[in-house]
Amino acid sequence: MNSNEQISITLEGKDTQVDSNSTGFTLFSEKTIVALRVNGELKDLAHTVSEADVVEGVSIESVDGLSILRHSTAHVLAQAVQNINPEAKLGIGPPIKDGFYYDFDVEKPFTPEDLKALEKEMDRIVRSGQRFLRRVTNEVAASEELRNEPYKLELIGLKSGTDIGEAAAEVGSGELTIYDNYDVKADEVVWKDLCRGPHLPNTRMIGNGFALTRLAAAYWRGNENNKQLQRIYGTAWPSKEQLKEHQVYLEEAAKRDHRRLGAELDLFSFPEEIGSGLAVFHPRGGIIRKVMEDYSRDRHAQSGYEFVYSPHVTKANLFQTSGHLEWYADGMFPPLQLDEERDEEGNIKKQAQDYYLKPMNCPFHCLIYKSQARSYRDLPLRMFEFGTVYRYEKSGVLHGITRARGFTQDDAHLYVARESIEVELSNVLTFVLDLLRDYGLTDFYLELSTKEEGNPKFVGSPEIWEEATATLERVATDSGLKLVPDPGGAAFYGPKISVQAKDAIGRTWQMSTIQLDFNLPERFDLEYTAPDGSKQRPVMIHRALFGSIERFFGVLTEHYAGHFPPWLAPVQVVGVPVADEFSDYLHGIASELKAAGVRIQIDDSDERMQKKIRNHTLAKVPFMLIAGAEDQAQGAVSFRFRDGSQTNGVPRQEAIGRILKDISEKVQV
RNA sequence: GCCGACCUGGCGCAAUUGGUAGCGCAUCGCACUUGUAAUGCGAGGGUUAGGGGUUCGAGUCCCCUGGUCGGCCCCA
Repeated sequence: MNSNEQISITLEGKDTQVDSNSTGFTLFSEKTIVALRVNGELKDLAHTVSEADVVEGVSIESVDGLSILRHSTAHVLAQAVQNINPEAKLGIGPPIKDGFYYDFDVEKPFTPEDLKALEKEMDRIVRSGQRFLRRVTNEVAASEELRNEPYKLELIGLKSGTDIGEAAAEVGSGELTIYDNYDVKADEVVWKDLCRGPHLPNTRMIGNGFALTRLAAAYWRGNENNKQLQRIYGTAWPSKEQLKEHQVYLEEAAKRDHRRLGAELDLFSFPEEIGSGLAVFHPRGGIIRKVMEDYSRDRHAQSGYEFVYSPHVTKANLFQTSGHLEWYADGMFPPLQLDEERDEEGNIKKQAQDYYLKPMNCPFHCLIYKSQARSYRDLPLRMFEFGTVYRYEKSGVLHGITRARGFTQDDAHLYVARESIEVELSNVLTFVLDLLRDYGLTDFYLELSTKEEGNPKFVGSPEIWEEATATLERVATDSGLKLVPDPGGAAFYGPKISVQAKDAIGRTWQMSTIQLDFNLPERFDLEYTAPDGSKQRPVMIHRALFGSIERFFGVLTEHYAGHFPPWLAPVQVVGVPVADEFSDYLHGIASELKAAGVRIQIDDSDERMQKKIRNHTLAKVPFMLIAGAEDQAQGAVSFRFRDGSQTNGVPRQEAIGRILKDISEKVQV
């Protein structure tokens, strides 16, 4: 092609004349531009643009740029692994949030020491300045070239198929390509990988902002029937400073870990004697939980909910009726067999009965509904229960109090007439969001979980699903919050909206769920008499606000980093006398606060006051009241707050007023 | 459930190549009585998660069970 020939392209939004052989290298001189977006598609910097292309530079700091950086770092990791162990077979190695991973099939799993050696080797590769060169190939040639890489061969074979999931990073759609790592000094290709790209132009651009973080096993192509490969996780950033920042963030997250804070603040524990995933709440955790529950109860009462209670075990037939035994027996504790009787010969006289620990409360609520004939005048019927359920979670998934085997749902089931679903749903959503805000979460988005076509797990007719999904979607959209689709995420009996909340350090947690259910009313044959005398079937809305109290407790612990706002704090105020003689004075103030319901303690121990202040600071007590001669003389008291700041000489009544106000207004201090 | 790592007094940690368990905090006692993050001295507390094995000898090596952690799969 003639290099002088000019073509016109749209470069960074501007019509521009460029040489017909222009590439990203010639169009961009900034070193931060690591790839191109050509007509919306990501391309290597080496890509040659064509007439009428819309071309933008992709900065390494952008979302796409970071993914490219991480993807290239994953390649360097794989090269390092194969340099050290040529027998290692390659799985896949995509970028993920904050980093990347690469899966390998190796004889012996990696050890933490291996990681150090691998980082060193990666560093060498990065410094050697290899180029990433894209090469188009075809299935036959690639299969021959990669004959020693069984997993890559499988991916080549799958390319024509549809569902390749994360492997899309390897083969993707369109042409089949291999990336060669070309060592300039040695003038040879030192490594290669089947990959869709794009990549950084040169390994040197990876710099020193990467680190290998953890080791794990992962099923090949995410299927537990497949072989487990050894996965290495890493993180990569444009600079060492950004890597450091990320590491600091991880430390901050570790400090907030509810499992750690739960032990440090004496909130709850998981005694081995009880069994995995089963917690006990200590007094300090207990009072937080009680306050959370009490407030929730009050709000439910104000909003027209009625309180019900149900047992923790039930005969099997209830869960046969509900469908749980048919669909979710795996997630339930195995049954207790009771009441069997045998004669002298050991023959069964009376068949044993299976009793199950309940995994959900809804079937019980349906029985309450059925306990009498219902009229349209009864609807909507809103039943609320703090219902403790037990689910046999696989041992490997348990995670403190956020993923346990026994937990208490703040569960409500609303039985509504079909025509009032939409109104009721939007009321529920408003109620849920308001309440979450009161607990201190304010940043939300919604997720709409729908059924996956063709999956037999989802019961009920397609028309009903369609109607339910459409209704939920309307309500979600009307809320004005961002709505994210979650295909395949629905419960087996119906679609749901879930409220995702962002915490103080930007992590999102799934909180409340609101599910529509046309199925259970059918299974339990629920009905009500309509104004015209006809029998109608109600629709159920399942709604958990905290999800589970334990989980919500854990989330709040992490959100507040243990610094619970005064209304939730286990001990709201601690009085520290400067010397013993001022203790009585503080006790006087304390009894007034106690009378007003405040959780206050006076530290009369014989520690020095500095030590007391340290202790209560570490215990994250929101208010410390300090009193000595000066305060006593003026009828005042001195505040010390968790951040170390202080307000001295506050008149007694003013101090009391301040504390009561902060508690009742649920503010953070 | 699967893969890997780990389990030492209430908590956090130590114990050269297997040689007979130490420290800090906390607890208890005594002294000190102090104005905003650790007063001093002393005492008690562990059959090293449980069980089995190898060995003259096991916290250290091997096996089983339980639990924890990081992932995978899952999450009604």
